[in-house]
Amino acid sequence: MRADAARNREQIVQAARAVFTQDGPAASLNQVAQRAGVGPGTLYRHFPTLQDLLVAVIKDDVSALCARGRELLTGPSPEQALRTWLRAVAGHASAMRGLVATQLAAVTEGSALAACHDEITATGAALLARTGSGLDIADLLKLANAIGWAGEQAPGDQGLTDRLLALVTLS
Amino acid sequence: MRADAARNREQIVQAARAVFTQDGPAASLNQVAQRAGVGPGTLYRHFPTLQDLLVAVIKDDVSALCARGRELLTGPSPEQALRTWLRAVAGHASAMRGLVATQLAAVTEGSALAACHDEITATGAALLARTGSGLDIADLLKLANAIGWAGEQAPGDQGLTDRLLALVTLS
DNA sequence: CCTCTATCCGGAGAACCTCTCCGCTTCGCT
DNA sequence: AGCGAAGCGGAGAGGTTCTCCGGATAGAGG
Repeated sequence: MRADAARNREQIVQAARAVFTQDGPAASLNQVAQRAGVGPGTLYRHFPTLQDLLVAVIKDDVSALCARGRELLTGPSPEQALRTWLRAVAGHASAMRGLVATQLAAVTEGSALAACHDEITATGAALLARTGSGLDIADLLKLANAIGWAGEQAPGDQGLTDRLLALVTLS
Repeated sequence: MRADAARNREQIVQAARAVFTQDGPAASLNQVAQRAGVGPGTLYRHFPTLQDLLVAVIKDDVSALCARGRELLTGPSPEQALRTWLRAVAGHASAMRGLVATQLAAVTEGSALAACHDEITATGAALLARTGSGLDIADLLKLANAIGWAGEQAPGDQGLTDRLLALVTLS
């Protein structure tokens, strides 16, 4: 990749992070391009879809989330570890005012977001296996995602995500 | 209200029901107006916001939901009644491809949707009181709403809503 | 039955949005 | 330094939401 292209790409990702954080699902890609100081054409060449751009923004966060999951694998209480990690997943899903949750809900096979999703699923499966319960990791993740989404809809209610997660059985 | 205005209003509501059912959150109010055979101005005068229009469409459904809740009050098992009703709530929230859930999540004090929400909350509170649990009805409803939303994001997965609801503790 | 006015209609248009196309610029290899 | 390929970004098509206001009309009152 040419040096100027790499520079632009990085600037777009940074602008996207700022705009997504501010506007969430209502964010405008036009605005991202403007803030990055590039034309719309440049943005869409680098990131054909909103999901591609989102993945570039959250990639590091996803890695950190999975690393945290691997750490928790070594702890003493499998169920507590799973619960802690699901809390982290919900927190991640509610990032950027729920944008992640809404996009994650519409993930399509083979997309860049699907790769992130698969990585998370694998981590969760390992944590779940240790508990010996018969639950489905895909369902648990969908529920955590939905709870993160709900938590972000009421920004004033700080503890909502935790309270809703407390209603979930893990056994 | 003049007769022609009432006629137009009714046609807009019917058109909205059709468009919402087909397109969900991606529905265009323009399309609603076109389908109803009126201009955009007419639509916005009758229903200043999307929520106003949505309320007109779902009002009967909300009443039915609350009536069902009152029926369930007379049953033998309080907890089972609450669970059954929450299932109905989730089903209602997922109507129109999740449009209801997304709007319900953004309900603001004093709006028309808030009235619907209050009616549902009152019904739920009665059902919850019988169980003697210390849970919060507002939280339970938010969770049911989120689960309905999640269920609608994966239209191919028929039983998802039920499976996620099964993960919720009511005691 | 006719007239008149308050009410209502609905198209034009402003200001956004997403996404594409393509002529021009610029990088960096030779 | 020259040149080919890569990349840029504005113009623009077609969509959206929402407003404004000149003209049509329902239906009450004479």
